[in-house]
Amino acid sequence: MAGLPRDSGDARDTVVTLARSLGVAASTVSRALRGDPRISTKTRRRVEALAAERGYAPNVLARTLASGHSGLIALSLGPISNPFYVELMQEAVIQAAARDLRLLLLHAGAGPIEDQTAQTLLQYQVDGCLITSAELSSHAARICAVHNVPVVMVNRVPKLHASAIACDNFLGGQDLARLLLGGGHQRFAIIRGNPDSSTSIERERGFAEMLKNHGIDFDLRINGGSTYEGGFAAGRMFAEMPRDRQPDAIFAVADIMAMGVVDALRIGGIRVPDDISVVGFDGIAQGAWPAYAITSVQQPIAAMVSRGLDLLTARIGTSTVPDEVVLLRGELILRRSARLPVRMAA
Amino acid sequence: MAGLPRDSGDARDTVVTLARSLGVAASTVSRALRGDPRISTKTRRRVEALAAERGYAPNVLARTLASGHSGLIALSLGPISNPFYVELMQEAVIQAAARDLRLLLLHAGAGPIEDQTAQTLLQYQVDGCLITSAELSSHAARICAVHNVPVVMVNRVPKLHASAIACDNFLGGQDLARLLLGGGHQRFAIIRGNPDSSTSIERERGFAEMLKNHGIDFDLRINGGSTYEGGFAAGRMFAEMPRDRQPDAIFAVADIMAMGVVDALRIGGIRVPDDISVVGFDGIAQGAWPAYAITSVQQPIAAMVSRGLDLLTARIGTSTVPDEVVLLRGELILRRSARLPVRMAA
DNA sequence: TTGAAAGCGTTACCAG
DNA sequence: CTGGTAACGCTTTCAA
Repeated sequence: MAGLPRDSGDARDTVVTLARSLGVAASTVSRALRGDPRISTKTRRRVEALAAERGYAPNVLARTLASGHSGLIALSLGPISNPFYVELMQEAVIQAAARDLRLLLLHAGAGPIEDQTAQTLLQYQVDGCLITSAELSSHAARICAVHNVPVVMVNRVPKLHASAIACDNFLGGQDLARLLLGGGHQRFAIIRGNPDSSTSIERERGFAEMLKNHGIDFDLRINGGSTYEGGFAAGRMFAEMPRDRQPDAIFAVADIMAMGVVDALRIGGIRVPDDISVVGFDGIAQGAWPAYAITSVQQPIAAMVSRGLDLLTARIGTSTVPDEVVLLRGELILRRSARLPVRMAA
Repeated sequence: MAGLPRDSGDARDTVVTLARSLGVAASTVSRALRGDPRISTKTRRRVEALAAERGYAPNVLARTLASGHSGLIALSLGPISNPFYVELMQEAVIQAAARDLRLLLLHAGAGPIEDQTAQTLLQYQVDGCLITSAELSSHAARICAVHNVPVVMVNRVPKLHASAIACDNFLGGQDLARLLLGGGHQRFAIIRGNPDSSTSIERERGFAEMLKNHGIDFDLRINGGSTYEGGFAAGRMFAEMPRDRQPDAIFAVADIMAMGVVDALRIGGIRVPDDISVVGFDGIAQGAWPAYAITSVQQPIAAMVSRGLDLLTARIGTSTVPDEVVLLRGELILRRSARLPVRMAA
């Protein structure tokens, strides 16, 4: 006999026990419970009533075995020292539940997804993968491709076989540059995140291009690793520069770095934004703290998750839908960390 | 025929296909793969070799159906605006993977676990629940109790049928009070988190009791809701008090609130720690940021998760192990937000 | 040491 | 509209 002798009193209901109690077939119960239109209203009512009364919960694992769909989405989170990913996760939990999908938390952190973890994708028959930031290892990507598991990257444009949803980082970078130009700034610096990530690259590109359009070049480009500490180190470097070579506007490509920059500048005796303006990107909640008040581009997190799940569900069970990359426009949030023009342009 | 016509080329291996290729029985493959000692070394080698070559991954869901164990742990996170829970989650992901357990992310946020979500526990046959902070709804708790699913609460002493692992909040509160007394402080205030949570209550109790032992009473007790904003509001209130009624030491029972307090005090023109000392609890990474440098009690997160998983695994599959509450000692972290005695006592 | 077969709970197909 | 039955992939008991 298979099956562990779970606790004795624990006689859990199944479609079979329900069917017996009602004097119908198991298949009828199964159909009734999932609203198959062929079942008579009367029968369905009876089945639903008994199921509710007994607190019946279908065994999803058995269902998966028979149907091929687990309702499981693998979630892989980027470095969660960046609150942006935490907000993304929170939103994903809420929206996945609303769509009757469950999240299998595969990975959280800066590192790559380990090959061993990738096995889990197969073992648990996940219907799809939601990846934030960390690139899938090529091993994991191959597994997904071979087994036809759709992959959606959030906040990252994919190199591999995958769909993606992201904020339009290029436009956002442009918006920030335009804002700073309007504020009369002249000497610019940028603090990159991970210099390989599409996110960081695009933001920088938009920013630099807009400046270039106005005849401005700059070469102060530092890598900050998308961490507070990285931003802080960069800020300290700027604070220690001779006054005449200091930038008067700094773009940190992630709010969390911008916060580090602000702290370092202030500790160095530099006023923000009076001496130097600082702008960030992401729109994390902490950026609004009064000690920072970071001017930023707010990523549309709810919409990103929603569209991301759309992309995913559209590809579950078929291999005919081609990969797709969706860019959503972020919103400029004006706060106190950046000087504004005396007369704000529209 | 059951099963969706997954993609055609996608002929995924099973124990049966492996068995056929080797000319042995499926049961032999199954046994070999799990190291059943009855299988000859030679046969096992052959099986393992082929499995590796074909990239075979067992279908855990089918295994669950047969064995009763899913390897799935339901994870329910507290309000993640508090980075403490994020650190806890990160640690849980790492340690669960190391034990070959997977985390099903059920809930994240301040609210209670919804009844609908509780159904998921059953549907996915989770082996156990790891709950941080948010109390399980009584409905969910009943489900776990009836179906013999062990529950471990982290950072929270349970009211219901559950085991628990937490920092010794009472002792931590005492430690902080002792430190502040040593620093010569005389007028105290406390900012509570959620006033119903055991965590907040115990920290307050330890703090107040130690002061009482030194003949000191205080009645400045504010609810801060365990958020930055709550701490900020409380801090502003203190800043606006007449100087002679202001406290000279504030204990915010969570670091995230302490950060809000510090910001509000400084904006109000009060120096920290020169005018007022502020201490927190949790030891979150952000508390170490140079702008805050919060003196705090560091919770032993890794140990908490590790022991928490111990408690859980010990109770999976049996109902004979009684519930257990484990308290771990936190570590006092001295930083710059609190004045120290001129001669620091040991 | 290995094989055969039953069973886990569900869904899907084919009859009726 | 409903019933019966096979099948999903694995583990486990029983027999050899």
